[in-house]
Amino acid sequence: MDIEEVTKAFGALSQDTRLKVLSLLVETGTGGLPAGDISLALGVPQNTLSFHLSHLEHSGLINRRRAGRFIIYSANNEGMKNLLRYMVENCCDKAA
Amino acid sequence: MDIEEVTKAFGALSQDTRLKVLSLLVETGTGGLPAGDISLALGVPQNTLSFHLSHLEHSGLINRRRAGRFIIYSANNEGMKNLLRYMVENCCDKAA
DNA sequence: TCCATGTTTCTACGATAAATGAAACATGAT
DNA sequence: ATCATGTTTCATTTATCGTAGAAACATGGA
Repeated sequence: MDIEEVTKAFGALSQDTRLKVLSLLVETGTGGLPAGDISLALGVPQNTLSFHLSHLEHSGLINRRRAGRFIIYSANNEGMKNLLRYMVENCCDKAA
Repeated sequence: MDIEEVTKAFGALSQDTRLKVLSLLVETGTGGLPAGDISLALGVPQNTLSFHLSHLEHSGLINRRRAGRFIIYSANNEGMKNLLRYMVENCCDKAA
């Protein structure tokens, strides 16, 4: 994970709505949730939410798949593990 | 760590210069570095750097102490551990 | 006291991000 | 083909962030 990807991922997490989306998706698990349900759950308009979902996806923190008319979003565990790995390696005192 | 502190911390990490500052300070260890040395090491003007240092400090990721004319910055391990803890608890599939 | 050094604050401006109404697109049902 | 539903894209406005010159502040030494 290079520094550009890392800053992008942190940028994705640095906003209230997006952090809530991610928490919700992590909580929900592999099954994921359609955009509409997330919108409803968080009280964020669909178009606003769409913007944030796109942001999270481009940062590699969530995945999307289509199921009929619905687009299902779910947490991307790989992406988050990569970020955690970076933090442990670069942002923590190795001696501590 | 509440959601506001968390977004603030991620915001602090979501910028190239600040991430580099933190990496440098982590690498340097408890001894820390004066602002001028960081400025020199990263090639960032002192006033610009001062802005970012302030940002990092308010986010609880670094500490400052004065030593004579110098102001010494160092990584705040506690702050980073708190952030890591939050991530593991809220951003990772507990089942995985 | 006066000066040099290290650092921050003030100020201003260009760049980037957030929010949302309106329009468009995609899919499935009739 | 037509329509309803779920979702995104476009376009616009407003807010926030990043940068750096200039000025100010703090400390230590002569």
